[in-house]
Amino acid sequence: MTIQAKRSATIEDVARHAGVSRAAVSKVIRDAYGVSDEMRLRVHASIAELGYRPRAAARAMRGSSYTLGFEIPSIRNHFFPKIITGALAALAGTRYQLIVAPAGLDPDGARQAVQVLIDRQVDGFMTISPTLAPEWFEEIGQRTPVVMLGRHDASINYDTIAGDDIAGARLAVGHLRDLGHRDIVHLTSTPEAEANIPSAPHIVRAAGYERAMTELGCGDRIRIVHVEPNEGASRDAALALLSGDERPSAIFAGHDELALGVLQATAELGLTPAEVSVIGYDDTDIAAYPAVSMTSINQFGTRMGQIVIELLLDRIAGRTEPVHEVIAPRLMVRHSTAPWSGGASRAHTDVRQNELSE
Amino acid sequence: MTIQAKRSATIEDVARHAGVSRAAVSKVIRDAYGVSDEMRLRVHASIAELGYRPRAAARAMRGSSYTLGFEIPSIRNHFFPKIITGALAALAGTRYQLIVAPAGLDPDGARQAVQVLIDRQVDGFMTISPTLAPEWFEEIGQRTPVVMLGRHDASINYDTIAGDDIAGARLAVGHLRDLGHRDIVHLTSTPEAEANIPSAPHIVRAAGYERAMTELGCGDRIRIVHVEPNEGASRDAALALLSGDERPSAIFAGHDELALGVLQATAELGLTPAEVSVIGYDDTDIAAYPAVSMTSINQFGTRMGQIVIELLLDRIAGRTEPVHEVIAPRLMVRHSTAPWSGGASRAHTDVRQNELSE
DNA sequence: TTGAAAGCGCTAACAC
DNA sequence: GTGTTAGCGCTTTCAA
Repeated sequence: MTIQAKRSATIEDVARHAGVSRAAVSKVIRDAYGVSDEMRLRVHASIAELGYRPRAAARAMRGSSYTLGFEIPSIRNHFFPKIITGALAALAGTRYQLIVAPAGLDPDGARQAVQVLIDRQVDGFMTISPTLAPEWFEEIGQRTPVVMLGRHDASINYDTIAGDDIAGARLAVGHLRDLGHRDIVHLTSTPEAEANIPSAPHIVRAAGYERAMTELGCGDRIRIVHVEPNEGASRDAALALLSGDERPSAIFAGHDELALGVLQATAELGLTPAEVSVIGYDDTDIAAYPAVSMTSINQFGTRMGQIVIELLLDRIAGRTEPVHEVIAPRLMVRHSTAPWSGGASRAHTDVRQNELSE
Repeated sequence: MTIQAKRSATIEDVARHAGVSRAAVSKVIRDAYGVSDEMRLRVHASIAELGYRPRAAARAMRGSSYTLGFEIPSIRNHFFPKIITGALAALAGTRYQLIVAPAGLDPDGARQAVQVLIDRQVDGFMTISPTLAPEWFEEIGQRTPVVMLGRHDASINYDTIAGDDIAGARLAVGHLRDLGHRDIVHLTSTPEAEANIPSAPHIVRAAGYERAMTELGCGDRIRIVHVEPNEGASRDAALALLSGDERPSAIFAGHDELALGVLQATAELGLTPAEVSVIGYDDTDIAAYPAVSMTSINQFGTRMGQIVIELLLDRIAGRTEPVHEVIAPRLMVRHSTAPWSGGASRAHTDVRQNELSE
């Protein structure tokens, strides 16, 4: 007999140790009906002593994996952690665990991440996938509880929860109008526009922008610019926009990352906030940070995360009628309060930033 | 026979459809040795036609789950997404998938998140857990490949990869000394200090700070302040520090989030960067953002993520000798370039920020 | 090169 | 209230 790392305990080991059957142990750990207090105690003692942990894989083969999944695109978007935080809070005290599947870098990353979760037999999952076809989720939803975040799908086999993007766009445009602006450009995300999903958040926001512009008497100034959803592309687009002939006096960006790109462009061009107003969407922590202090639309991601879990657990418990939650957004007005001015006089060596993709 | 959602295909279905045995299908999908081209083709055709996906749970029961896990504490720390990005890039093209287990909110969250991964039978995992005992990982490492990030453990059964925190602290202190500072306070994280793991990154950074201070002739000014690792606590501590009797002229924070709290305090107190210098650690995107433009230490998280995957796959392939990687950090000097000054004249309505924990 | 059969750890249905 | 047993969908010997 060779020395080997001891195999970790199975339900069989626990049963033997406690002098009961496997079924009994199974019942105890799921606190199912029909176990005497005495047996519960004995079994729990053995579990503790052996350090037994049920394997999720084995459980998944017979019933539930007690795992919920969350597919997120672009791990670097600061809005998603808010949702995860809310979800984790809602999950505390339940027997369910959360795993996150971040979409990989290739174009089909989101779909693959969803597949990862399905292949792992999660008991249900939430997804943020603005570009994937609703039909696919309708099919998946027949077998697995699904909650779609952000989109306003008229779904049947899955739930949705989204911010009211029409209202949000209206808040943004209204705020800029109040400030006296008329030439308000809307910056939005290219991939979403190309995916042709009318219920996707950025599409709805863009529609809301158009409607608000019209209602507020600027129907003739409607101008939507599409950019790849990253700060660099947004900066470039803003640079072109703001140094062009028809310079807008305000820019409403589809999300904060885009807005930050715009702010960067205004900084580079030496434009003051009085000359061009910028407003973002999502109210990420970077927007709220004092030195940035950017006006944005709060989508209440933490609350969203909590509701998502409730919806998912409901579905797991048997609900089949779809629920479509909509959360009212809120305008967060900010203004820069930096007490010191331009850094010309700062005592710093002038080392260039490196070029790595950090 | 009632109508029901069609069960998704199993290996059995594929085998029947292709007219071969289950074993044959299994070999094909793992491209194992000993299948004819003709059979491979037939099986692949059936797989495509039936839309077959192997269940990770069933595979996990017999062999590997083809899943790697990543445990991260505090999903809101902007440094971790960098690592994940690197890991995802390294994983592209392999048969492995990544799942992330975010530590829940309770005190024991990190341990639980690690357990989540083990219970799911990942083929290996990486972890960022500055406060958990090395002994625990030594035990786990005997059965599951583990890579620890950030810590400088002299481990035997798991690998480590960390930034050179001594060098990083030296860069930070050296930079501040070059700027002429002597009263340099170091802000560090309380839980890590309490956990009593000498190899934890913040502990090493603090040691590096002490050593650098001594070497640079400020041994008499060493001052370390412990704070809870969040922006609010850091702001409060900085407020106390900077309005106290012995106001330091520079603060070196253990990570960017703490540094941001300090910057907030300086802003509130109306202290200019010439009066108090602040330096962070991790070089998160918020530090690099123009309006913030905070000097920080780059740990090259993306590259770390790539190396971590390599180490993990190596271990899965059979390596047993431990590897301890150390990455040289880099000082990123920045200075604020905001072209406009204090916001007093800005045309904005004065709406208060709300109090929600968003 | 291919297939038959055992079994991974668990739960659920049923018998006692 | 408790135990027995039949699988879940795979991979892995081992024979053919």
